[in-house]
Amino acid sequence: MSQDPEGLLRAAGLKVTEQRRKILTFLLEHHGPFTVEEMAHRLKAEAFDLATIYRNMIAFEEARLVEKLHFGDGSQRWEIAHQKDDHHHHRHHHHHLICRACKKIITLDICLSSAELKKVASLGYGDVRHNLEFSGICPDCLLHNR
Amino acid sequence: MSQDPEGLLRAAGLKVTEQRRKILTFLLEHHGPFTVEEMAHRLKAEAFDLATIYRNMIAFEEARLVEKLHFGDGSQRWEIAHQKDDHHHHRHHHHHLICRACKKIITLDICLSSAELKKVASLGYGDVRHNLEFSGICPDCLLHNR
DNA sequence: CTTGCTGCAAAGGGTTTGCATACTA
DNA sequence: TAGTATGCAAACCCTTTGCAGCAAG
Repeated sequence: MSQDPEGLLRAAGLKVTEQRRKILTFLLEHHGPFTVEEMAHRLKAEAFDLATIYRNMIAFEEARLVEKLHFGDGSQRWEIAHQKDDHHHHRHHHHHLICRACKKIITLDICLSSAELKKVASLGYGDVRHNLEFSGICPDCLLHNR
Repeated sequence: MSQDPEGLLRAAGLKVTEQRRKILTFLLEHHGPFTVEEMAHRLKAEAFDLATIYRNMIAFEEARLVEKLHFGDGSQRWEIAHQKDDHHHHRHHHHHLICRACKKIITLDICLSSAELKKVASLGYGDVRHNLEFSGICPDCLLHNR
């Protein structure tokens, strides 16, 4: 699948606007996940409206271009969606560990066993998803007692 | 450990008020997790202020009497904290499956393997916690196409 | 040209805070 | 009585929505 923002947008049936191209390019190049404010901040030269980013996150989610994650602090964050055939650049299924003090996020190659997932599947629910995120105090913050 | 609300409050060094006793009693008797609004609704004969419940959830969290959970819909919910020596009444470590259509929540006896948890522990983070919640469309809602 | 995207400003919902009063220890 | 907890109302996010103007196809 293409890494080309315009191609991805067109394939999703979305109009290509400068805002969408820049936002998607940012998400393709930087591993998040990011809050809307963080995206706006990192793209601040562009001064996109927060509402525009929120609306585009909804559009991108529907197009399966991004995934929304919920962390223990209640914040919503988005990152580029993982792909079955991509085992590089964090674009495979993974979870995160966020530092509750400094908010630094690292990626973990950890997930539930397929046995556990089958247990859930056996309940007859449709479109089962899971949200798994870890939080703790990172070694740096432990050291500096933050 | 006691199931007695007053004893639990005293052991936590919290003043015993009617509000705290009623809220804690409710959480001990009903498996949640519940939002603050749900608690207020189920205790509505008492007409406690939402701010009081929010403030007490913070106090109860610090006292490790309750645990806060985050579901995919952004809502905060609390339930009675699990205890190592209690394998009844949902008071052991567990996770949930929420129906995205009707919001019904069921308990799952599913968790990460200890091998996976050790991987996280090896990173040197302090006080590592995890938030794991499942969502899907329950059989009932699938059937009625909700 | 038509449809849909954007920015702005206002509204919304859930949560938190300030303050005076009421209650616990 | 001293120190907290409560209720009420206002303030506060973060997020969503309405609308007029603009841009993409």
